[in-house]
Amino acid sequence: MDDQYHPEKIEAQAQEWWREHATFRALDDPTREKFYCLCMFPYPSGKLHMGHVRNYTIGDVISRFQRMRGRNVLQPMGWDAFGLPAENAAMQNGVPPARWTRDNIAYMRSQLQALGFALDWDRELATCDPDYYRWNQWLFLRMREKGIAYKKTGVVNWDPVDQTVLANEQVIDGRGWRTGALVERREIPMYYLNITRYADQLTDALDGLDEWPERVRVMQQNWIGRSEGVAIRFPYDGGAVGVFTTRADTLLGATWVAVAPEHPLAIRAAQADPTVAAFIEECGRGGNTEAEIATQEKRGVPTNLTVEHPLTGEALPVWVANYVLMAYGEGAVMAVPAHDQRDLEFARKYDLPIKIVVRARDVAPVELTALSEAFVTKDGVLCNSGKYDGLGFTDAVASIAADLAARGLGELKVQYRLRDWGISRQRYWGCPIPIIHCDSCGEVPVPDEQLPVRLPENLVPDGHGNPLSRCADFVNVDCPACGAAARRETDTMDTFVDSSWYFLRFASAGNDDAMVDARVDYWLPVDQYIGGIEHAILHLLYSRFWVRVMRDLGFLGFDEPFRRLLTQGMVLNHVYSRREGEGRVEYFNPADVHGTGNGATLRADGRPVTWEGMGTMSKSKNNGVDPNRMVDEYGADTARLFMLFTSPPELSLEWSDAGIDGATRFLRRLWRQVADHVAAGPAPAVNAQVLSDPQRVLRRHTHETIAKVTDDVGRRYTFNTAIAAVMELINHVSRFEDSSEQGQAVVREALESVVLMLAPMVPHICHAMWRALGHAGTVADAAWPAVDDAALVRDTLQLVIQVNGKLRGDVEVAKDADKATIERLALADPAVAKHLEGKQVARVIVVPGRLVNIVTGNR
RNA sequence: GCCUGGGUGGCGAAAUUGGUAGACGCAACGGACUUAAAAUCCGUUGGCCGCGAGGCCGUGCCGGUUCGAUUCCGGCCCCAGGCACCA
Repeated sequence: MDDQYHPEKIEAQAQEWWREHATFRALDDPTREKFYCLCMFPYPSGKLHMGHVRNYTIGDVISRFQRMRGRNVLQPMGWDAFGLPAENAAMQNGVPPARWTRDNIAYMRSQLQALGFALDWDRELATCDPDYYRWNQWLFLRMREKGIAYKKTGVVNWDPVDQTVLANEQVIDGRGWRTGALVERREIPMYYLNITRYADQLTDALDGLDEWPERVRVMQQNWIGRSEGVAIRFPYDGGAVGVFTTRADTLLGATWVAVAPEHPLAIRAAQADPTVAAFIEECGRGGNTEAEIATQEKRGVPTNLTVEHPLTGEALPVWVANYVLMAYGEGAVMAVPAHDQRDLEFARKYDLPIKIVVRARDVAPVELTALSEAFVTKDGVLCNSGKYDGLGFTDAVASIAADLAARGLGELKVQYRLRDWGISRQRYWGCPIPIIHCDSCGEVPVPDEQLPVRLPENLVPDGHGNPLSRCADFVNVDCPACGAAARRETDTMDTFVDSSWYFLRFASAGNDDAMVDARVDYWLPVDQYIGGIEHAILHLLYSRFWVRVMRDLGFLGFDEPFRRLLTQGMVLNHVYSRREGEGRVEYFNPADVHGTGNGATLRADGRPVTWEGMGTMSKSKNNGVDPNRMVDEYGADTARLFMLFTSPPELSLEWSDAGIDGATRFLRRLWRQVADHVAAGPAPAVNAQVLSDPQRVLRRHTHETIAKVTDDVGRRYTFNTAIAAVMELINHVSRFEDSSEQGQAVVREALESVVLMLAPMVPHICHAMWRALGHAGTVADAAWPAVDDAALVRDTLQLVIQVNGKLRGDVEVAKDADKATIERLALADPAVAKHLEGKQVARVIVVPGRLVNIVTGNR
């Protein structure tokens, strides 16, 4: 064993050993207990960044730990390879997205391999491979047969200059990112997946996901947004406006009805009234996201239309309002200004009537003039509501709903915030939707035997529309039904489709005859899924939905894809940009910027850049930090150790490499200790019966550390505290001087335990040290160390003494001392006695094993 | 705007079930070794007061519950993630 630590040498050797022995190839062996550990696969954006290193290091620690615990571990890797950045890169460099993507995959694969992750590369997949996406197409057709996939219109961002559909990310302040043109909302036909059919299941099953973070379950629950209320229809000549409300008790306080700009009544009103038409057109410009709609100024215009109040028959005016979403419910709301803050503000702004119909119990109704805030509580009683006066919320809703039902104008209803999943994208670099449009047969599915519909890989997008629609070889096709000339669908699928089931395919790798096979029954569900918190809702919800659909189609025998979930915190870095005219933004990597924060300048031209604060490392914000420099300078083990040690996995992390020296210093120190110990010759086995006190103390530290690290790595996933505990143990070992046989024996036990405990985190150095300590094979195959409970025994405990909650002393007591003894010892402590002078002891609180608190006072 | 997290020394953090705030590191400072540097080793290190013993203050801000609050409750501020076409 070298007495110096040379990471580049031992890392190459360890990786070579694992490759030669195919150590991490997962065998489908149903006789063994399996563990499927999966990290969210990366988008091949070019280079790894620190967020990837963090994610895959965490997954690797868990995989290697479970392996040492005896599980048959599968840890695969793949590429989320379709998507927008490849098209942007193509426009910039004139390279087809396919080539750019595959080059990136090759480079990033080599980066992952250099980090020594225990991956089964035999099962690698990329979603842009026809062997993969053919099954997207195949399942889409099965969903279409069941009505789960269907067609309706949806709204997109339209850039009128480039004549193209923009992603939300490409709309900056309501303008196209390349053209600066004001973006328009456009309605076009799209395919949808009927996820709302599963809304109740998806929300109910969250309770069973008890190994998911609470916050993710809450977020999903709020996203699905189940609410119980009443569907109410406000009739007008020739129809009725449907609204949904959770506050049917306030129905008698409704003073107008507001509809979304896209609502049929709004369009009807616009035909007669140019003011309404102008307002609708204005609402149709600019950004389309919920955030933009929710933060814009609430505005509206009156129409000359009225609807009838369903109970009183009173005529209520219809307004068109920019805050009503066509996508939620039926695109209309009843306005009750006295009991809804937003409606109240709208009423004040446009001088609309306000009617109080709920008052606090035992209090007279508030005067209108005194109504500064809407009275929104459900804990009141009705007033000004005729026969309903005096009823509480629950009775009022039941009674009003019954009366509405009797008139055919409403009924109790469960409403979800969740909307169906639109999967059509008017983009080239994605999975083609397998549909053919025929003038005589209409919409015809591509026959299964013609799958996959291959995406041509040689096109280069130019920002004007979808290049697929200009590709005659792709578009022109014979109708499978009648044989006449027909056109292929040129929309591709949302990339979330690709990522909704890739975890199944790893378990069916290489099967060209079926999407999934029996191996899925063995490996799935995923035992541990690890990925960024940014996927808490969409990706995880879509995957849960997809698995349920495949289950109902008879292809899977389980409900939930991911048993245990770890949501890693984001790795953040500064974001610097320049606005280049309206809408256009360029981002600069912090490495190319001089200074930090406000006042930073671009190195290249010395001109100022705008600091946008901290943001997630990403391609789109150009603020990633490439791990290569760190790996080249310090080695993979140091990079991994630093990443794990610097913070617990769920916390977000503002990137800084301060502290990397501590990680590498620790590994050097550990290496030297092992080398010194090995050089001193063989040590005998520990004989617990003959140990001296210091030997017994070191051995107790060793086993306390094993217990702590096993819990931290196996249950808590707090790798930072596990590493700290190992560092403490190493500090004890280095202070321990005892060259006797048993002295060397307890040191050897400590060092071997440390090597085993660190093996999942810094696998290369541990592989080398394990072999130097005289073991054959690789430490990756060794068993995780066991705690010897006998070594943990202590005879005495240290208790802290407080007086009135302030620390005043401590006392050592026998581990089984009773309360009276502890109390007597505590009161006898001189430092404590000083603080009790002239005071009376009112209470003494003894917390076993922890502290004594003496409370003084009168009596 | 809405949903979800987070805020503790100069910095990353720890305190696992309401029980010693700052473990373990980084940085800094002092010392040893060295011709020197690097590397390594030893020590100090939340703030204020004190020669010292020791005392007081301190976990974003304001308030509350408790013998005891970083931890629980109410209100607020800031940062981050998500808001359905970035992935």
